[in-house]
Amino acid sequence: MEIGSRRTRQRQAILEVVRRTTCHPSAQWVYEQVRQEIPHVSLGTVYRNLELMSRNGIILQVPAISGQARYDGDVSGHGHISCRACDRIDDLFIEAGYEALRSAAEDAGFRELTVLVELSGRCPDCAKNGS
Amino acid sequence: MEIGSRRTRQRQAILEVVRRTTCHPSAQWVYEQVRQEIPHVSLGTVYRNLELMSRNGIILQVPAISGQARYDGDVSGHGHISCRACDRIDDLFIEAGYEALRSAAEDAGFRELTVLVELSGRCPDCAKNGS
DNA sequence: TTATGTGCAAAATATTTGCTTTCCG
DNA sequence: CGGAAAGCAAATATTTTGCACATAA
Repeated sequence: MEIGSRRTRQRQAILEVVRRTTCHPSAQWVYEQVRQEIPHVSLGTVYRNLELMSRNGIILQVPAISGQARYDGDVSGHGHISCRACDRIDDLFIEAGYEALRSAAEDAGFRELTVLVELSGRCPDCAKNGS
Repeated sequence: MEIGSRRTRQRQAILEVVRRTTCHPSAQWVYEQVRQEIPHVSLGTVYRNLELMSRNGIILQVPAISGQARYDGDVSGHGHISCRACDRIDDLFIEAGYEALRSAAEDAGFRELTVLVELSGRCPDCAKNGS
């Protein structure tokens, strides 16, 4: 799939950073990673490319509670679970739940469905110590 | 459940605004609504109270892709289904789906979970005529 | 009375945008 | 060469915070 009309070093590096991690990075985090390889890269370039890639379906912009946009290099349908205490975001694979939702909506006459599932709570670590 | 140690007019108005709507309002939107009743209310007060209420479980802070924090006055698990063609938004009550998701996450060690489900597709009307 | 909460404004964050320069095709 | 993309900085959100004053309990 095409990102834009040109292949630049910056664009390539940004995509690789997003794909290489399993966390759901913010633009700032991606910027810091890319800067290790291309020190003079600008934050604006990172923002512009993340926005472009998510509009083109190369990556996902995922819902988050942190007040920052978060991205995901895995574009296969899945959900997320986030921790209110430490901001960690994990992928969630519960096909049974997705299917129950999807088929109920199809029974109601809806078509071409995309399912977005966002759980939030306290992750195992934060549930233990009452931080 | 208690919000804070005092019941003020502002706090009450903010909570009512969030509970009265079915959309997931941003702080700015809540501020504009509250200002119709209390013109001199400050944005800082709205932010402080929304933050307090969501930490206390009175309302939910829901994950969003907009880069703004979004809230929800309905703390029972629920979802929405929206139509990409006509922008209609319906409530979605599929307890079986929510429970499958919730119990899977609890098995993984997460606690105090809230479940947010957003489906989008083409509603029955728009699926019929290819608008 | 007094500690909590509010208003106001400034500071801190996060994101977007305008404009010039760079460089891919 | 020509236009798309990068760099840089200024402009815009968005959210948080400090402090003086107000007020519920």
